Amino acid sequence: MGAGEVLEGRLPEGSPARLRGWIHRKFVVGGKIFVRLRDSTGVLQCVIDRARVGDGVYGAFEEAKRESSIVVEGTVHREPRAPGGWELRVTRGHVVWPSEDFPIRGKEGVEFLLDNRHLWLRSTRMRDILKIKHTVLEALREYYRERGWWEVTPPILTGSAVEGGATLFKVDYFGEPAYLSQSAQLYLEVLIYSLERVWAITPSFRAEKSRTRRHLSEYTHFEVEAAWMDMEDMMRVVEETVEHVVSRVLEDRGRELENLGRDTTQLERVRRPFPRLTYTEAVERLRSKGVAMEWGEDFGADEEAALTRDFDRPFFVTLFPKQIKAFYMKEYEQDPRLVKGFDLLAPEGYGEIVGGSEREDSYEKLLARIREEGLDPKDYYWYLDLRRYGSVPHSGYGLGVERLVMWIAGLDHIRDATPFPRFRERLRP
RNA sequence: GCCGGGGUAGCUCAGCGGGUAGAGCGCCGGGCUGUUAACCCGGUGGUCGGAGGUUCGAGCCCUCCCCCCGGCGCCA
Repeated sequence: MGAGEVLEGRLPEGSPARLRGWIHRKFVVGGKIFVRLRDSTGVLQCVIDRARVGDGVYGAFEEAKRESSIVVEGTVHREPRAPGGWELRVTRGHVVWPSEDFPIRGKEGVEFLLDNRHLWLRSTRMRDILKIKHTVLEALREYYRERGWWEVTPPILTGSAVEGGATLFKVDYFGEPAYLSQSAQLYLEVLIYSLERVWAITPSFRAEKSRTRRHLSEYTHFEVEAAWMDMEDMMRVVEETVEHVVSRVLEDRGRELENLGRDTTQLERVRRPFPRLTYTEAVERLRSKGVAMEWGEDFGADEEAALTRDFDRPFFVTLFPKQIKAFYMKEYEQDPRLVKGFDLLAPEGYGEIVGGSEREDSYEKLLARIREEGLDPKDYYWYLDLRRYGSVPHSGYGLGVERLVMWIAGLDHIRDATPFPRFRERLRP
């Protein structure tokens, strides 16, 4: 039995109930103690009347501070004076473990709450976000499981840099330098030769000292790779995935979205097909709005924000100049200056949540690109081998789960999309 | 890394013509027969981020350092 079930009216008036939880708030007025009991399902008011429970129980609860763990038994009643319209009239109960003075009351600043993250995670807000993230992960898995894609487990410890080198976390691997993974992509590409359509959820790490509301040093990376798919095929997969996740969250987490003050009409618009424009069209569109930008530059924060204001649902930008994208993206057949990459940008200023591409499947072209980037082909021998032994057209994408959660939940900072955020020098708790 | 803002009571902040620190909340004690982030009365509480310096005197001025917040770059 949980507080949330009582608040939903699942028990008839007068039913007996036993609840376990923590004291969320407490008011002592006259001969009664109003204890707001919090558990994983919600917060329910419990009334402890000295005349009903006796001096012993009454005294124990009178002493108990916020966040003490408690067990109470009684009967549930409709009560207009209680928050949520229901309360428990306690007949028995006890304090399991008392709490010291709880340091968080709700007006604390960002730094204090981060230092006390282990306690702040008990808040209604964090609980709502954690539940939304759960549903996002569940919906992602559900989409691919139902369609027969294989879940795989790529490594986190890697022996060489995948993309750049500057943003890798270096670790000591039995005396040899190793790095924490930034992306499982290259390993997923290996695995499609075995399973054809694969996906993985792994932590990814970026050592960049980012100072923005959209970056974490450690984040949850949802990555997908499939043989025989071109860029268009993969964009359709992305569309369906995002639509599925958003509708699942609307279905299952309506109350949490409401608690967080999320405008769900924005989410209800997330329906296929998503608008798409090429990089070149995006540059022209920005220029027509007076944004100074050269073809061949990557979008900065201002450019991206200006673009997202034009759309009321997620949209794709495709076919980027080769020089601003990673070496593994496939050259566009109709224009060798371009690669077949795509980004999915969320509206309302949230920006990029997915990055994907068709991968270069020609051995010669891939080798040339690796050299152009100044990378050592020896580090990529196994990746290059894939193009020597029955190379196959294939595509994939990566999705930042925290960014998706941030957008869906309407958060103003990515740090709240994960229970233990890692960024800058913050490593504790 | 760069630009901007900030570190004063447990928390959120005020204090600046340089004269030796204040409020609200919390906490402690008391009161209140239904509270809603309760209310009323009394009390408690500070190496003013750190180290130097200027000065008769520094939270306030100067120098260096540390930490935090917002933004940029980079990206998912």
